[in-house]
Amino acid sequence: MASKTEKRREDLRENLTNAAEQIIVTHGVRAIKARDLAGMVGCSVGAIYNVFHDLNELVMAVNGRTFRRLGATVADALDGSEATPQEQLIIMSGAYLEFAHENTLAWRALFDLKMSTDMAVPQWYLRELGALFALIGKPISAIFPDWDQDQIDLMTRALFSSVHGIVLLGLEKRISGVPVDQIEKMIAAVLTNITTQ
Amino acid sequence: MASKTEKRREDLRENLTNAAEQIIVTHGVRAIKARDLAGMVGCSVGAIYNVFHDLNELVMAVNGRTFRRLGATVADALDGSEATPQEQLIIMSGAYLEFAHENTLAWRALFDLKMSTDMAVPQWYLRELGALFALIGKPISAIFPDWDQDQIDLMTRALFSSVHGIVLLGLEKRISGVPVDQIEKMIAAVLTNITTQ
DNA sequence: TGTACATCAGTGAACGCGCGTTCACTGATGTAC
DNA sequence: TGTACATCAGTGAACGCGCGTTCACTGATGTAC
Repeated sequence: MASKTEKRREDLRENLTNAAEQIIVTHGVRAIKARDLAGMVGCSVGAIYNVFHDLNELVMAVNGRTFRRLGATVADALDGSEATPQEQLIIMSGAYLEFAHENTLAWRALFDLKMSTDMAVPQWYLRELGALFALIGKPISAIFPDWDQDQIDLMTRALFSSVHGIVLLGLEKRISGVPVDQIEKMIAAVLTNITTQ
Repeated sequence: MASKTEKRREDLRENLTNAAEQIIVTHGVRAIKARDLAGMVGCSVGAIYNVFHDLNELVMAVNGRTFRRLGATVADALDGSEATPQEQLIIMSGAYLEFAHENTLAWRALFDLKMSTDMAVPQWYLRELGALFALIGKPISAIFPDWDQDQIDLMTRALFSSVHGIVLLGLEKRISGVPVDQIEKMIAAVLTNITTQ
């Protein structure tokens, strides 16, 4: 029957997810509090548990959005461009860096320990990650046409991890604090050197 | 005057640091609890605060040890070997990977968010990191003799971050769960390609 | 060396706080007739 | 359409727990004479 009640539920879910996203974006995942959320959307604390099993599920809803935005950003960066495979990798990495830079806290939430320590990563998480890897894998197999799938997979992970590592430590102001354009240079240098046979 | 009292204090510091290290190694930083520590070393909870300002300071003491062990491991790996600069980088990375693999939780504690979010990273931390970078910088300047210091510094950070990223995601079982020898291959592939002009 | 006093390490119960989650209750929405 | 009843969303005070840190107290160690 959906209607009214059902709609209210969905609106609440939506509002809570928006509120949670806003908190994550501005203050990080750790700043998510039931009472704040309730205050923000104008519902009671208990109501949250009517539409989400617990706060972690709510955080995961936000992470899902973030992941989709990230995937879209990286995919869009390539769109329509006639770049060489090498250039494609650099473009995607640039998009990744930019996304991480513009959405640092939301991006960090994706890799937050609580999620990755407590329990199994949900299916859609891995699927989303797989989609990202597939995007990277294409130019790689163009660059190394005689490699088999295993080699390509390995290199895909390696490149993703490398870029991720550079972005991660680069954006960690307290430890290194490298300006973004320098991070970009590092990535380009690493990728160019790796992919130039 | 030092003597007796002073010695007791130092013993307690030592014992507490050992206990904390043991907890971190087996259960991770987040598992550090004042009551557990007191139980382990056979002192009262309050006594901890007599020799450490707070638990964070104690964790930092353990992190200091870990950092020194890590530095020594990486330095030792090179010791006496007549490897080419390229090989040296791969050897150091291998040592880094092995250390991270054998001491995953202690190694993770080094990069734990609480430390890096709450406040400034202490001086010795940066000094220790600088020493590690210096170790990496040497073979790099041998490989790229015509580069200036800035370029070398940049590449040093880039390589360290890359390797760190590969190790990080590789060891994150819940996300990727790559066998260690595969991680090693990734690192070697990346480094070889980067450093082969 | 012995005694009196002062210091400060050591104690652990209690404070205080944060916060996720529950639960008995209420009132609006939906259903049956 | 109107009435009676059932359901379940919504409420928010209270529960419960974990845990870092404190603090009034005690007793051992060190000092002065």
